[in-house]
Amino acid sequence: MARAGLTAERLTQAGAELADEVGFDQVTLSALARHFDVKVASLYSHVTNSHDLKTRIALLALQELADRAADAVAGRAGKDALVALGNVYRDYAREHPGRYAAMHFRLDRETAIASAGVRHSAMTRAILRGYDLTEPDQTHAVRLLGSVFHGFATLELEGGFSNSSPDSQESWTRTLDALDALLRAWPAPE
Amino acid sequence: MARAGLTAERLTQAGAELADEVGFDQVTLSALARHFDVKVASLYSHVTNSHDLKTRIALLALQELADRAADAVAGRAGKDALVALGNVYRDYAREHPGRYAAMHFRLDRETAIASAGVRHSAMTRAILRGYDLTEPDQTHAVRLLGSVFHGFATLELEGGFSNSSPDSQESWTRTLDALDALLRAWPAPE
DNA sequence: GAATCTACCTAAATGCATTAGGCAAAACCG
DNA sequence: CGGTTTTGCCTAATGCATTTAGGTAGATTC
Repeated sequence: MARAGLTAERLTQAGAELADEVGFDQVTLSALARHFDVKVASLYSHVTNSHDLKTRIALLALQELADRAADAVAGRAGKDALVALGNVYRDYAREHPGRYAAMHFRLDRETAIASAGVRHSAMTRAILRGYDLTEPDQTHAVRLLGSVFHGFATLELEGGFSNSSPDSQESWTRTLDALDALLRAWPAPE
Repeated sequence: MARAGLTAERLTQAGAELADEVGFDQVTLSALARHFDVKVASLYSHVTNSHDLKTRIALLALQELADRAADAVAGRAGKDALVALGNVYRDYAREHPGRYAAMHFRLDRETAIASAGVRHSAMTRAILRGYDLTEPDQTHAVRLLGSVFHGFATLELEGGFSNSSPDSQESWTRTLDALDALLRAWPAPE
């Protein structure tokens, strides 16, 4: 019989697309086998198990998003960089909800350290160079920005903002304005 | 044979506890049946299916957290209220990670509208009375606060803040300081 | 062209979700 | 209290996802 030409990479890619279509939780080896018109057991030659597949999708998403973020912040500074980075996160979540969810798949410690995840915090820290923050405050600000970006993207995807009147795009713009103002006037501890 | 005395409420309660122990995703009818030393099929007399059970756990969590939040903001205003509300969210996520995750289980429209979820945004809006925001800006601020609270709680649970040096408690305190400062000097649109 | 490798296969065990149909404990009711 | 109804829990069976063991044929190598 003809071979399907599977590789871990093709499975990961197809898994990522499937995640965007039906949700990360619904990504199953069975569904993937159907997609490639192959028996499920055959997939085990390429990935060790379902957890491994999900890990690979998570790593793919982390890297894709880190690449986009790096592109976005290159040559920008201050609010310009802040807005660019924020938009990259939000847009990625909306274009690729499955991959975005995959990024928050629990990775074991060493995998996480070797992942593109570390580039994300580095880039957030980088845009803070355009603001005047002391070292420890930079860390707090990195965490705050991460919280806002992730929180907004998640709640927006969940439809939490879809009912009430001002559309979420406007809230997003104003949120970025607010964050810029906040970083320019970062308060001292009380 | 003796009866186990199951009810939808007991199943929901036990499901919530199980969620906190092993994660919301791992809450299964099978596990619950084992817990009550009963056959799985028996549970279908009390909940219509697995989705129904998860919905009930989500509603329980939404209500518990709304009750706590209402307690916390009662008799407080301004930053005092902001800090109290933020802490309720964060503490609930840390004490009850499974229930916290359950709250973000996708509810169908009518269920969501009838849920305690609406009380949450109402309370967030309430604490903004201590700040001087115009009507549309209140909505933006509600969404920003929701994003920060949810984002911070989620990232902290995921362990995103656990590696680097300043502990997350300090970042949380500074985040609340920053939000208070931001709300007191909310920027006009650009 | 023979030998090796490996991509994909069949078969089978396990676990969760769900439905259909049965029995006996509880609850109701005269 | 005795009979009837209700219903809580059961057994049995099906479907689907995961995973492992072991086989076969197509691709690769010499």
